[in-house]
Formats: sequence, structure tokens, C-alpha cells
Amino acid sequence: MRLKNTFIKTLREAPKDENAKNGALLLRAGFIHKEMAGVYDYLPLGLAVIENIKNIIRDELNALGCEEVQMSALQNPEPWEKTGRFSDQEVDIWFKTELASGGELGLAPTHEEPMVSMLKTYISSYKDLPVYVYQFQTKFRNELRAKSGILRGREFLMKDLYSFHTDEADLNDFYTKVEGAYKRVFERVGLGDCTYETFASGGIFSKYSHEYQTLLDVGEDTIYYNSNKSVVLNKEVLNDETLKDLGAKREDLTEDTSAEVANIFKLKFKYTEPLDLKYTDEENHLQTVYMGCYGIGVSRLMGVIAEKYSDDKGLVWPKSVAPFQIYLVGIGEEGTRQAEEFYAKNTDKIIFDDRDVRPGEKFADSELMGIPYRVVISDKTLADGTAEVVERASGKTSKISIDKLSDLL
RNA sequence: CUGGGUGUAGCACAGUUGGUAGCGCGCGACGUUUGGGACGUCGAGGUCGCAGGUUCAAGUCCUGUCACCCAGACCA
Repeated sequence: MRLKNTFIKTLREAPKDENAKNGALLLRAGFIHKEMAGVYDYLPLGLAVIENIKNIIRDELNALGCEEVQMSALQNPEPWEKTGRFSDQEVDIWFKTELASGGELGLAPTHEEPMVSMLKTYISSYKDLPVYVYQFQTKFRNELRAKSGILRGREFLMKDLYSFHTDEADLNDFYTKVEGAYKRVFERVGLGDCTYETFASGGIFSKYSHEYQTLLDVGEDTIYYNSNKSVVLNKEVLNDETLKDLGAKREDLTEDTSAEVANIFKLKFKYTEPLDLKYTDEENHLQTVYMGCYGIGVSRLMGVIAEKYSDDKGLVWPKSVAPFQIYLVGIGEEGTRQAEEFYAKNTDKIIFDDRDVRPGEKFADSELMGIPYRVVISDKTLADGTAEVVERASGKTSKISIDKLSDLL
């Protein structure tokens, strides 16, 4: 990306209506634009981060044999009425609207009902199972109060995976595989050492669900964990029964704040029963399909990373999700010429700051945007055939010869 | 939803007892600069959130309304 060609612009000061660090930095660095409270646009750099996170998730889920789809955001109330969830008493965050021809519609806050409903068309035999389907979709939730930048929006991007099985053992088996995949996802996006699978409320049909909680000062959740973090649980299930189940003692647990980045759930028949998703088994008996659901808040994940990895100069993206790997600056006639040359070979991984501004401004923006490496090619560095490389995270400066620069990518 | 706060240029802000709107950053032109957000000169940019009202006159006073921020509640 050439900065001369992009419409985005960095801001020296954050707009005053953006109080959360993640929102303020992402806004200043030109990754997002705010439409209204809890509703954001993703600009080229922000979108690139989102796409990187999505690709990591895709990679892990596809390895489990999951299939990607994209379902509609507009919802027919019918399946939701069958589970009782179209009711505003039951689910109070619906955005509802209506058809010009009359009749109500909802904007999807999640997709269990339409997913089960859709699969009725395709699942009828034990031979059709298991099925693992996921999507990346914008969810709409009419939160009373949006807050914390992109951590809690009214419109946000979520990855939701649903699995369907003939029996509970198969559901359990797949659930375990997803746990492994999620662990790898959080490691790969750079949150591995501060994200924990956490026992949380499981609703009516299972005792517990699992959340993935990332330690974060501004998180909305409170979790408790023991010294080696082998037991982590959400405050909502902190009671004698849970402690007994987990073999933990209250006095061994430490309290901390965290942000929920994912939630996985053994739904069993919760939605397949009321929506009548059944299959015929080998004995020709009609059986209800077992179901699990597994969500990751993709845009929230981006916000958590931004919130967590930043310093007084700006964002600090882990390499795996950074929109670009190198922020390239050419100084002087020959330096600029060689920078052009290097950029031309790797346009998709480099932000080339070809703007006609002074170097100091370029350095400041490279830090604000949090690009992993800043590479400067100048007449000075060219004296010994090198470029100066500064690592954003550590601030370490080194010299790399021009022909080895692509090793950074 | 309860409590508190804020709406003035793209961003951040000032605007006195009501008298026809200003500074910084950013933006445009020119010149000097050129390895840490440079400097000078000139310039563009505003229905003062919106709607009513009071007044000769409203950014300023009154009423209503909308939006945004923070805390709490809420988070199926």
C-alpha cells in the first residue's frame, strides 16, 4: 500500500467521544471510522487485520473439516418463534423491522435458529452426519449501552460454528477438537499466554459452557483462577457446587478482569428439538440431532489485541495479524529509488510511505499504526549497502543488507 | 433504563453582563527546510446538534428534542 494513494489519514488527537484505548488508537491510526455509538466502519488497515484474524480461524477450522457459508442477516421470525426467542421478553436485544408488504423481520443477533432451520433441508439420515458449518457474519444486538470502543458494539463481526451429530459421544469428541483449534487460534493471534478456557454458565441443558477469557484491565468479566491457572472460572459460576465439581478451593483462587473472546456450548437438543431437526438412524428410527455451537468475536478480538498491545506511541500488532509487515521509508534520492524497488517486489506486505513529508512524521505514523518493522533506506544506510530496521515491539534497531530485506517478510 | 457530563470548522478547544464567531492541529498555494510530527507569508473551510420560543438582536437566555461520553444496571 502506498500512503500517497490511500484516503486514510492519521489523527494527532483522538476524537473526544472515543474514550477507550482500543477505539482511540484504532481511530487515530486510521484503522476504523466511527459511525455512531457501537457502530464502526473498517478502513483498509482495519479490514486487513480483520481478514488476517479470519484467515487464522479459517485455517484452524478447515483443518477440522468445517465448511464455510454465509447466512443472511435478515431473519424470518418463524424459526425464532418456535424456540421462543423472537420474544422481546426472552431476547431483549433484537433489532426488528418490517417488510414493506407487512410482516416483521429481525436482524440476526446470532444464528442458531436459521442454521438449524436451513439444515432441515439437507440432513435426513445418519449418513448425512456429522456436519460442521461456520460463517463470519455481522451480528446486530441492540445493547442498551455500547462501550469500550469496538469491544462492545451494536453491530459486530462474529465467527459462529455449529456442529451436528448423531450422538453425544460424537458431539463431545468434536467439542474437544474445537477446544484444541481455539487454543491454537488464540496462540496464533498473539493472545496465547493470557487467554484461558473458562468455566461459565451452561444454561439449561448443560451444567457449564466454556468461555475463552483474555486478561484485560478494561474487560467486562470477572474470572477466578488458581496459581497455575489449571482452574479458571467465571464469577457467574463461583459457588460451592462449582468449586466441588472442579476440585478447587475458594481461598486458592485469584480474582481478575477479562474480556470474553469466545464461547463454546454443547447445546444438545436445545434448538434441534423445537425446530424438529431429525435424522433416520440405521434401524430406521427417527432421532433428534445433537448440536454444538462455537463462537469467536472477531472484531472484539481485534479490539482486545489493540487494547493489550500498545504503548504511548500507538499500536503494536503481533506479526500474525498486522495489516502489513513493513513500514517502508526512503530518504534521499537513491534511498527513495531503492525503497521503490523493494516495495515493487512486495506490494502486498509493505506500507510504503511515499508521502512528501518529513521523516519524523513518517516515523511517528509507523509507530502509531503499529507495523512490526520499520525499514529506512537512505543515502546514509546505503553507504554500507544496508537498511535500518526497527522492530516496533522491542524498539531494537539493526542493519540489514538490502538484498536480505525480504527475509523480514 | 437510573445518575452525572458534553454537543461551536476534518480533529482538539476558547467564546466575558446577549451585539452578527476565534485559536492550535490538519487542509490549499508559494518560499525556505529535509533522519523524529519544521518555519514563514497568504488562503479556503461554520445553517454554533436539531426544533420552537423570548428579544431590536441568541453560540450565549427559556422549552422541547436528538446524539455522544462516563458510572451503574443489563449482556439472552
